Amino acid sequence: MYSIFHQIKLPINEKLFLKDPSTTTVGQKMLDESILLINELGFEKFTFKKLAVTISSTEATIYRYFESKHKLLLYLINCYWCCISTRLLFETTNIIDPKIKLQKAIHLLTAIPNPKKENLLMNELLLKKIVINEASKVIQTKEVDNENKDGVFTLYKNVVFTVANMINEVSPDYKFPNMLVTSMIEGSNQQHFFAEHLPRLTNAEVEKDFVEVFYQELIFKTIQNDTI
Amino acid sequence: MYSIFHQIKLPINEKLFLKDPSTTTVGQKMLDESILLINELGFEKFTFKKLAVTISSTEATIYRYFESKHKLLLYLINCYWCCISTRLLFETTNIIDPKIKLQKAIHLLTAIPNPKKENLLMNELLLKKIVINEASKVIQTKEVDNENKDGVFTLYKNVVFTVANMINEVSPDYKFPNMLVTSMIEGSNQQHFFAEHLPRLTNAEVEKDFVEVFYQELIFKTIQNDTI
DNA sequence: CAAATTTGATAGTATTACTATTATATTTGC
DNA sequence: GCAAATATAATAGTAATACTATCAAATTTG
Repeated sequence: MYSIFHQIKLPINEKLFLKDPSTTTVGQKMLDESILLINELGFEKFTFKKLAVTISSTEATIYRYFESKHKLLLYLINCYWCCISTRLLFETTNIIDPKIKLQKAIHLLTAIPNPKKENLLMNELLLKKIVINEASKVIQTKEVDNENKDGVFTLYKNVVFTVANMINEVSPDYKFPNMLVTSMIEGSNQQHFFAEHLPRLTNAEVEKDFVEVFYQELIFKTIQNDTI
Repeated sequence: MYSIFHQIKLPINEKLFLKDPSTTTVGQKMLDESILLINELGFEKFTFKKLAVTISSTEATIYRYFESKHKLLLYLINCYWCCISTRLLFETTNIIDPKIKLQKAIHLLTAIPNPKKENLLMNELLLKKIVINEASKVIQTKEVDNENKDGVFTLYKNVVFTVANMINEVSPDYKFPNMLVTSMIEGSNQQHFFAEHLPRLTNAEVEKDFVEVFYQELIFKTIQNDTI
C-alpha cells in the first residue's frame, strides 16, 4: 500500500488539522508527497497548489484538511517526534545501565539515521531533514505562544523530559538537564545544517558522524560531578 | 541626529544591497525603522509596504536599496555581527589570561546585553532579538550556498574563528572548537527563545541569566583536558 | 438504495513581492 | 548661482500566493 500513515494512528494534536489526514487516502497522499515536496523545494517555495498538482487533487481539498501550510509543516514535525518517541522507548527499555541508556538517546537524537543499520519508522530520514532545514520557520513565529497553549509541542517536550530524566539518573546533581537536552537537539540539527552548507563553521566531516561524537563527549563531560 | 548608521561605515558585504543605505538619510531611516518593525511584527508580517508607510516613503524607494526583504534582514543580521566583532575585540584586548578572555567572549555571546551595565553599539539589544527570533529564516534556505559564496556570512564566521582560537589557547588539544562555538552561539539564542516562549524546555529563569551560567560551565568542562 | 459526506472543478479576493514610468525634488560640479 | 545629474515620491501595474466560496459529481455509510 501507498503510505505508512494507514498503519499507525499517530497521537498528533487535533488542532493541527481540520480533518485527520491519516484516515483517508487523499490525506495520506498529502502527507507522503508533502514530505518529498518540502524537501525538494524548501518550505518557502512549497505551496498547496504545487502539492495539489502532484497528488492530482485540488487546493480546495487540501484546505479541507489543513488550515495552512504552516499547520501542515507542524503536523509533519510532530510525525518526526512520534518516530523519535517510539524509538526512544523501544531502544532504551530493558537497558539497566543509565549511562548506556543516555548514550543510546544521544545517538538517536544527534546522528543522521542510517536506514541500512537501523529500523526506521516511516520516512524518518526525510522527516529529520525537514526538521533540520525547516522547523525553526514554524516555531520561531509570533504564533508560538498560542500554539504552545494548544499543546502542539507536547510530543517534543516529552522527548526532552524523558532524556532529561536519563541525565538525572546518571548525574542527579546536574542543574540544567532540560537546557542540556534542548541545546543538544537543536544544536545537533544546526551542526548538520552547517556541515552541509557552511562546513568551515564545524569540525565535522559529514560521513564520520562527528556531530554525535562531539555531543557524546560534551554531555558526559558536562554532567560529570567533579570537584574543580 | 536620527541614526547611528551615519557615524560608522559598517563593513557589510556589498551583495546585500543595491545602494548603500548607510550613506543616505532615507537609507538610515529604513535601517532604524526596519529594526523596530521586524521586532514588532515578526519577519513574516513585515513588508516593504509597511516600512515605506512608517518612514513616509514608498516601496519603490526601498527597492532601490534592497533587492528583497530577505536581503534587508541579512543586512541587519550583519549589523549585529559588526557590533559583536567590535565589542569582542574591544573587551578582550589587553587581557592576558586566556581563560578570562574566553569567559568574556562567552558572556558577550550568550547573555542578553544589558544597556545599563554595558556600552552597547547601535540598537544592539533589538538586533540581538532579531537574531534570536528571525535569523534562521534567512539562513536556512535553499539560497544559503550561493549567499555563502557571496561572502555574506564572513563576519559571523570571523567571530566564530576568533572565539575558537581562544578555546585553542585554553585547551590546545580540544578537537572541536568551531562546533563548540557555533553550538554555543546558536544554542544560547535558542535558549533565550525557549525561556520566553516554552519555559519548561529550559531551566532558565529569564532574569537570572542562567543561559550564560549554563554555557560558561558547559564550555570549560567540555574543553578541560582530563584523563577519564 | 437513499442520505450524507467527500471530492474535483471552477471562480474569485486580498495581499505580497516585485517592476516600470515619470514628474518633482535635491544634490553636485563648475 | 545655475545647469546637469541624481534621488525620490507618486502612481500604476503584474504575477504569484494564500486563502474562501460554490456546486455538481463521486463516493461512502446507514
